[in-house]
Amino acid sequence: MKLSTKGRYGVRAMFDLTLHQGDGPIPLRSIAERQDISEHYLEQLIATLRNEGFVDSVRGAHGGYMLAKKADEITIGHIIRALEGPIALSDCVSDDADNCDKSSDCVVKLVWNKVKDKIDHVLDSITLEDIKQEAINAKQNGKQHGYMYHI
Amino acid sequence: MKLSTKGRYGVRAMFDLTLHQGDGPIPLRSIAERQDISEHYLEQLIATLRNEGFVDSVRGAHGGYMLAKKADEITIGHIIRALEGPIALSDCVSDDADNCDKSSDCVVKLVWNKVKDKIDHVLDSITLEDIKQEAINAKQNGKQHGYMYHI
DNA sequence: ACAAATCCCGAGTAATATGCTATGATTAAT
DNA sequence: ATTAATCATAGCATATTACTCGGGATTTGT
Repeated sequence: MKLSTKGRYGVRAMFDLTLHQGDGPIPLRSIAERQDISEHYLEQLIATLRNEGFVDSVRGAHGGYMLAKKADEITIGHIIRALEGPIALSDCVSDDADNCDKSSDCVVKLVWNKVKDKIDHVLDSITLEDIKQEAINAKQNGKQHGYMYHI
Repeated sequence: MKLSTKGRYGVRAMFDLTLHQGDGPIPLRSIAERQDISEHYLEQLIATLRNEGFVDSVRGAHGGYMLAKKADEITIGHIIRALEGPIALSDCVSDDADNCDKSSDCVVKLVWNKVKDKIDHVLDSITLEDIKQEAINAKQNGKQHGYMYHI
């Protein structure tokens, strides 16, 4: 059970934007360079995040992206679900209609649902602001060596 | 973030074995038929579970598989990790040596680690016995129609 | 002894998903 | 007009998934 690069790059890019909040639109290229991610690929990911309303974009020269909400209103659950789809460990738990013909009263569907809810809760308990604070703390403790932007 | 069939089939097969505890060795074929899983494929999965010490096998005619521990000692976390590998959302959290050259003090590695620990905790809080009890409850409430074996 | 049932093992393979790359259009600042 | 940027879509190499196939080893019943 691993996250694909979509979710991981997405969180990194969003965290990067968090650290540059208030600096106006941040060009994708600069994010891609700092995070060492293919620019074109990141473009596709951030397009999804834009469609989901987590980032705003400004076109044209001096354009770029910025958080569409406050950093404490965006969780890594939001980002991951947007990019990787719902946390449906089993198909029978996914949002769209049941595709398992036996699911009507399947007992263990309840189990997957419970797990899904709990994982969602874990992921939604961590906001971009939390991560930023953690970065600041690490910095104060002299624990970081310039790599704090990376995940 | 979805479980592959390995984890899902594995949990189903182990739950099937749980419901047949005490009936002696259960032939793989019967599990595969009840759960509608390819027999050869399931064979590979259960081999892993055997190597990890979660099931015992009896060879020869009238042979089969059975739980190697009590149902309340086996969690879905055990099963899923055995079949899918560690819950390492990001590579930099996996058990083997760091493969990220920047990871020494990477702040957000802490975040992935926290998430990993919490998901492990969720998965390890559900035992096969728990699922069995849930099935029994559902049955008493008249809520199941013979599909309780399926996940 | 023999046949049937069953687990054990390793290789091969089709389908799907991942992680990009490539190309071009559109928009805006200078 | 030129340049910097986002927007959109298609293509593609690689890896992973989810199996299939073919056999071999072991035990039980007759």
